[in-house]
Amino acid sequence: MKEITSQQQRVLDCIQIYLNKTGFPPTRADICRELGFKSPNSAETHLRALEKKGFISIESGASRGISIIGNSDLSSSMDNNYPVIGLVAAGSPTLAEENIENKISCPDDFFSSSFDYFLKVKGLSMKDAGIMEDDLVAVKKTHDVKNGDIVIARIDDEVTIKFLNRKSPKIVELEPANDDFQNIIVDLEHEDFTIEGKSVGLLRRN
Amino acid sequence: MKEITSQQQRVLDCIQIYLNKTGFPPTRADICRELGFKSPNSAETHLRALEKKGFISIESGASRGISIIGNSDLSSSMDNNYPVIGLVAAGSPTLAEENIENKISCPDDFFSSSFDYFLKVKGLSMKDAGIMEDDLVAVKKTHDVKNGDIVIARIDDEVTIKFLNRKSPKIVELEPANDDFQNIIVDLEHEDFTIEGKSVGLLRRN
DNA sequence: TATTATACTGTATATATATTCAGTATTTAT
DNA sequence: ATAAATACTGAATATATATACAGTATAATA
Repeated sequence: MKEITSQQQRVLDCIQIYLNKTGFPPTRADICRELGFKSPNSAETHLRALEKKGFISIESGASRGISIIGNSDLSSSMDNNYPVIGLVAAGSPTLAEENIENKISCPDDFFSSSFDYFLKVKGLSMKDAGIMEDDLVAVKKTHDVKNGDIVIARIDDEVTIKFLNRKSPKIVELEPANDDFQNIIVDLEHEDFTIEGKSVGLLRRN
Repeated sequence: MKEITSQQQRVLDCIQIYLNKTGFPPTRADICRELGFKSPNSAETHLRALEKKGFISIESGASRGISIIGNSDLSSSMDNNYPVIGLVAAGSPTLAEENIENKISCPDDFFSSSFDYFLKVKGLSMKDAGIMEDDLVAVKKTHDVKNGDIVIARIDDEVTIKFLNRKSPKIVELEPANDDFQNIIVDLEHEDFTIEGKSVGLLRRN
C-alpha cells in the first residue's frame, strides 16, 4: 500500500462517509458536490489514483462501482462473526466471499463443539430430524464423521445435508429424514464425493 | 414490518449477497440476472414491495440506490446469560432458582426479538414444526400473541408448547404439530389458563 | 531537462440505469 | 363478485453516470 496524499485521503473519507450515510457508494458527481470540485474529472482522477494505490477497487462501467478494500469489519467483541452460507442446489458451500449471505455474532463455545459457519437450509429433506427450511445449521468443517452423523456432503457439484451411512468402503448412503425423499447411494469409485463437515447444532430465528 | 413473500425474500437475499460480494447494491438488471427474471420490471416491482413493507429504502433517481434497513451493523451487542428452564410435565416454568438447569451466554439481539429464557423441550408434540426433544426454545415473556404463534401456555399446573388458535372469546385451542397428539381445547371459563410467552427462536446443541 | 504525478476546470458522449406504460395470469382478501 | 396484491414479460425513454478528451498549473522525480 503506497502512501496517500491529503486530497486522496479526503476523497477516501468522503466515500466511507457517503457509504455510512446512504448504504451505497457515491458517484463522481456526488464526490464533487461533497468536496467542492467543479468537474467530475476531478473525482475521476482521484479515484483512479486511489485504485492504482490499492485503496479502492472500481468496477468498470458500473455506476457507483466503488468499494473500499480492506474493510474486513473486525468487530473486536469476544464473540466471533460466523458467516451464513446459503445451501444452493448446485454449487459448493465454500467460505468464498460471494457465498456469504451475512454474519452472525455468536460466542465461540456456543455449541458442543467449535464450528466454522452456519448453513442456511433449503428444502425439507431433513424435516423429521427437526431441520426445517431456512434453519441455520452450525457446521464444523471436518472429515471425522461417523454413521448416524448429520453431514454436509458434496456429490459432484451438488451440496446436501443428510444422515451418513457408510455401507462399505466403496459405497456411502446419504439418508434424508423425510419419507418423500429417496436415499442417495454414492459410488465412491465413480462419483466425486466430499464430506464438507458435520452438523454440531442448529439455530432457528422466527 | 409486514410479512414477506418467498420471492421477495429471494430478492432481499440477493441484494445482501450482492452487497457482500461487490460492496455496492445491485441494479434491477443485476437482480434479474441473479434470479433469472427476464424483465427489469420484475425486479422493480419486488423492490417497491420490499420498500413498502419497510425492508429496504430506495433513493429515487439514483442508480443502485438500494439500502437494506435494519443493517445497523453496530456489533456492540452485549452478551447476556440466559437461563435454561426445563419443561416439566407438571409444573410452571418460572425463573425460580430451582428450575434453572444452567445458563447460556448469548448476544441480546440474537433472535428477531428480545427474549427472556430458554425452554428445554420435552416430548415430540411439536416435531412437525421442527421442535424436537431437548431443543431449547427462546421464549419471550409476553401476552401479545396471535393465532399461529408457537406459545408457551399453562393450563392449571400443566405447561405446554403448542400452536395457538383462539376459537372464540371463551375457547382457546392448542394445536400440536404431531398427528399422534390431540388438540387441546381450553374453556377459559372453567380452566385456569395463562400464556407464559411465545417462541422467538430455537437452539439445538447436538 | 524531460517526465511523471498531482490537482484541477470544462465539455462531450456513449451507455448504464431507473422508471413508466402496456399486457397477462394467479392468488388473496373484501 | 370485485378489488387488490403478487408475479411476471416486453418495450420504451428520460436521465444518471462513467469516462474520454482538451486544457492549465504546480510539485516532485530521474
